[in-house]
Amino acid sequence: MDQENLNELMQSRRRKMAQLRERGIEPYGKKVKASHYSTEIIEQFAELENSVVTVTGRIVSIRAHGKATFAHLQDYKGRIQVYFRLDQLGEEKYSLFELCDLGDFIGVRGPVFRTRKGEVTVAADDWYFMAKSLRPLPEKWHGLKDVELRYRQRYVDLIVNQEVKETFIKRSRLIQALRDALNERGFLEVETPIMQNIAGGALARPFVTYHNALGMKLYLRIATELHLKRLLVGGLDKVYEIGRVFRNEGISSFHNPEFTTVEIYQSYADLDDMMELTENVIYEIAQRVLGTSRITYQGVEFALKPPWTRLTMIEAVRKYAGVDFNKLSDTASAAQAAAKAGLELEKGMTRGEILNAFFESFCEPHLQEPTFIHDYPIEISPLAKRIEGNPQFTYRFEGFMAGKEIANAFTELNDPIDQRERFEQQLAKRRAGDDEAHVMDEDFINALEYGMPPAGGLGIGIDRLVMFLTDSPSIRDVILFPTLRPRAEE
RNA sequence: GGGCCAUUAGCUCAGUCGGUAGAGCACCUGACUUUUAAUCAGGGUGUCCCAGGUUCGAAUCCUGGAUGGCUCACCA
Repeated sequence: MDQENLNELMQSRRRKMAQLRERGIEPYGKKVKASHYSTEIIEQFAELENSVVTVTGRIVSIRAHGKATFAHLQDYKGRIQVYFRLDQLGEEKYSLFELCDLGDFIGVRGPVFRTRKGEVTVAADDWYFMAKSLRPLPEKWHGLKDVELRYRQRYVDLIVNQEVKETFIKRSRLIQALRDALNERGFLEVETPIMQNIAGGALARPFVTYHNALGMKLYLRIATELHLKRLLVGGLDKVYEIGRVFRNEGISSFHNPEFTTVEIYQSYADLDDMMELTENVIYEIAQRVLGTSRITYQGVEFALKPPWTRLTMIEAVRKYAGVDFNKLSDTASAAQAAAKAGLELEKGMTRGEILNAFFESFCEPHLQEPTFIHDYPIEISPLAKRIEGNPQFTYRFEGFMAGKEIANAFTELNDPIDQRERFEQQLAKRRAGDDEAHVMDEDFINALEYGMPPAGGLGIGIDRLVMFLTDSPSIRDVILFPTLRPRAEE
């Protein structure tokens, strides 16, 4: 950008930067180490009064009164007032502060006192310039509201909107608590490939990329599932991965093309173990990070305390849609019930798929309290084990809260013959035009043929969980840099 | 992808009937040694999202486009 094109506010800051240099101050100078965070000084005022401290931070307000000036510094933890006096600092150092703008980083050293109005303040004996800000910050009362700017320039959002910073700190702590909870239970954190030859483990379209040296297409993973189960074959009995997955789908307030999941696999475990793990871990991390397990999400209150409600999909559909699939034994009668309920069906849907359509349309919005829906139709669960004596259904559950899915778990299918057939069925769907159906993963079958112990597997959508635990209405409020179209440049 | 809405100063926003753009904060100049939305006096800093069109004249009306939000579809 040309100097001529800078607006007046930016020109003024550059002028001041030049004046700092003229007076021997490097505008991007050395670090200053703080002795305390802002909040520590305020909280420990009784002990710290009159003792000398050093605070560092960004200048977020200035009130100049001629020969005395007040300002607030914002650091990682909060804000604290600092006080400059001409008679204390001397002409040179006092007048130098006139070259500071809102947004600059400085350090202030001096004794702690309380002003007439009662605010804990650091009186500068000396102060240091650390970094110049060349762009004006958003306005102090209203902050930055433009959501597009907030997402595109999250750094500004974080500077001026304290609650945004707190949400992302909470997100980090929730993930840390999750990691702790799993490690304490003896799970091993692992990392599996993000770039894969075959993107499997979920029903979704992948992103495609290209490896130049190998001259081949690679897919960004849509799930971590199939690699983690290979590790169960290898004898790593309890593994999990917290990681980014990528799905080439639409964007909404509950969907971002890249999002974070935790997938957890446990040998010698089943669906019931996974339910207990889900409700216990989520309850635990909420307690640890939020100090409560009572959640209010967008005005709806619910409790995370286990045990959560358990309903089979058929029970849920009977309860909320008033349709009893136990009495609809074939596809024709199921389709008839759908027509009667005004449910639009795609061509060729089977009884299980129609059941799921009923569930999604009539039940999901009712599942505000944490609820496990279990016993899913086999057609939509190609990686889950069949229920003994009821082979059209699988040992699978999904966990819901606030009407949204946050967890998906199975007793894992470990029969390689059955798994191959399931993949074949998926391939048939793919040939029929379903580009979200699974592809065949021969190596995964190969692994199962070596033998995989009975196991339970669980996936949790971290972003959604964080949304619920931080009362965030949009997934973009819990992803630092959500996917956006690039701004058109002229 | 469809529908609806939004886009005006660095930020938050007004802008009437189509007559050529305003406020607060921020910023600049001056005063002020415990202020805190500091105060007081003065100063408007602009590609009205972009490109066409209608018109004597467009921030305003029309068409197309861009970006974002909500929503439906799809997904987690």
